[in-house]
Amino acid sequence: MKSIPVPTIERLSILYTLLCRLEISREEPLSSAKIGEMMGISSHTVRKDISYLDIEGTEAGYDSEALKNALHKILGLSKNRKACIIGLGRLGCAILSFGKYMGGNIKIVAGFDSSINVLETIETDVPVYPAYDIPRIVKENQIEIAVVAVPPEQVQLTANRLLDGGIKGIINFAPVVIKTNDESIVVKNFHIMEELRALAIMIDQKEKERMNSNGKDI
Amino acid sequence: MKSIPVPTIERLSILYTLLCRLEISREEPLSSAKIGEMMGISSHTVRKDISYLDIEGTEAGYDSEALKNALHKILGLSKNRKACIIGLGRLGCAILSFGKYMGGNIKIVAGFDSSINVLETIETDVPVYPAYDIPRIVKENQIEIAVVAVPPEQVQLTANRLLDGGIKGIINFAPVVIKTNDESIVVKNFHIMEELRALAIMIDQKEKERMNSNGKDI
DNA sequence: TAGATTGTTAATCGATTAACAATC
DNA sequence: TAGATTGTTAATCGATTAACAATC
Repeated sequence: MKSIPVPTIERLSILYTLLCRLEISREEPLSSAKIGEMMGISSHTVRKDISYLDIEGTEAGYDSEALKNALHKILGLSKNRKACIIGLGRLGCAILSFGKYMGGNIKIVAGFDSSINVLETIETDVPVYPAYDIPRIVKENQIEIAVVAVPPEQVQLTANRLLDGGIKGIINFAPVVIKTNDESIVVKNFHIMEELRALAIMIDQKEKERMNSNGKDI
Repeated sequence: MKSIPVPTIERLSILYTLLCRLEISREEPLSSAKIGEMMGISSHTVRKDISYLDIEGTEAGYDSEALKNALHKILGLSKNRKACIIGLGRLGCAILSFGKYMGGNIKIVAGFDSSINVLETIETDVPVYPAYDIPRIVKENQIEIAVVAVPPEQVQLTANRLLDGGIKGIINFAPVVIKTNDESIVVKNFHIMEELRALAIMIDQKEKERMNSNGKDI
C-alpha cells in the first residue's frame, strides 16, 4: 500500500467536496475529462489520482456515487476527528463558524484565547478556555488537530503547549514558521498575506512574459 | 532573466516578513544555515533561493539589511498594488482587518457584498459597494488583485464580474475551483476545510508508517 | 593559512503529462 | 465492430538536495 502523494490527497479532497455539491444526474457517468474540466486539471491527472482509490468499476466513466463512496473511505471520513482553534480573533472566529457549517467528520470541540475578555464576550456554542489550559484540554479530549490563528509573537508558545498536549497536526495562519523537533507532527503553514504578495509577483512575471512574446521591448 | 519558480517566490516572501520582524543585531551576518533553521528548510534551498536575487555581496553570511533591500526590490514592494475583497462575511472581514495591519504595498481599496444589509451595517473605513458594481469599480480604480470569500454558489458569477473589470489575479477561499478561460489571469485557490481534511489524512499516513517501521503489525 | 560560507553545477527525487494497450 | 474511456507504464518536467570549487 503505497502512500498517496500530498498533492493527490488535496485534489481528492477537493473532488469529494465537488461531488457532494453536485446535484447528481446520476444517470450519466463522469468521465475523467469531465472531472478534469470541473477541477481545472488534466484528465491524465484525474485518472492518476483516482488510481489510488480502491474503485475499479468503470466502463464509460466513473459512477459518481461509487466514486463518492471510495473517496469517503480513502479520505477517512467515517473516522471522527477532533480539532481546536487557538486565537479567537476575527480569523479564528471565522474558521470556527464555517467549521460548523461543513458537517464533515472534523469537529471543532474547543477554542482557546489568552484574553479573558475575549473568552467572556464570545458568542459560540463551542466551549472556550484560557490558553494556558491547552495541554490539559487537548490531552483530555484527545484533540488531534489544531488551527493556530494567534499573533506572530505568541505562535511558538502556542505550538509548545499544543505539543505538550500531544497534538498530531497543526495548521498555522500566523506569518511565522512553526518549528517542531518532532518529525511526526504534521505542520501546514497558511501564509495569507505572503501569498497575496506572491500572487502580485506572479502577475508581474506573466505580464513580462507576454510583453516579451508579443513583440520586442520597444 | 529567468523567471523565478513559484515555490521560491513564496519562500522569499516569507523570508522578507521574517527579516522585518527580526530585531536585528545587525552586527552578525546571517548565514544560509541560520536562515534555513528559522524557516524550517535546508541551507541549500536558502542559497538557491537567494541566488535569484541581485545580491551577491557575501563573505561570512549575508548582511540582513542588504538582504532585506534585495528582497524588497525583487518582490516589487515599492510598486503599490490595489486589491479588493468580495464577500464581507466573517472571513472577508478578517482579511480586510489584517490587510490594514500589515502595512505592506498591497492596499485593500474596496469591499463588495451582494447584501445591502451587510453593506449598511459594516464598520470599516474601506469603501464598500454592491456586488453588481464590481466591474465598474475594479476598472475605475485599476484594482489588480481580488480576494474572493463568497459562498460557493456565487463564485463563478463573482469571477466573471472580476474578469469583466480586468482583474489580474484572484485568491479564492471558497470551496470551489475557479475556472477562467483567460490564461493570463493568475488564480490561487485556498481551500481551508479541504486542507484540514488533507492534514488529517497525512496524520494517518504518518502513524501507519511509524507502526510499520517500529515493529510488525501485531 | 585554516575555517567557514557562498554560488553554481550536477544528481536525485517526485509529480505531472503523455502514450497506449486493454476493456466495455 | 467502432468509439470512447480507463488504468498503468514510460517520458518529461521541475524543484530540491548534494557536492564542491571559489572566496573571504
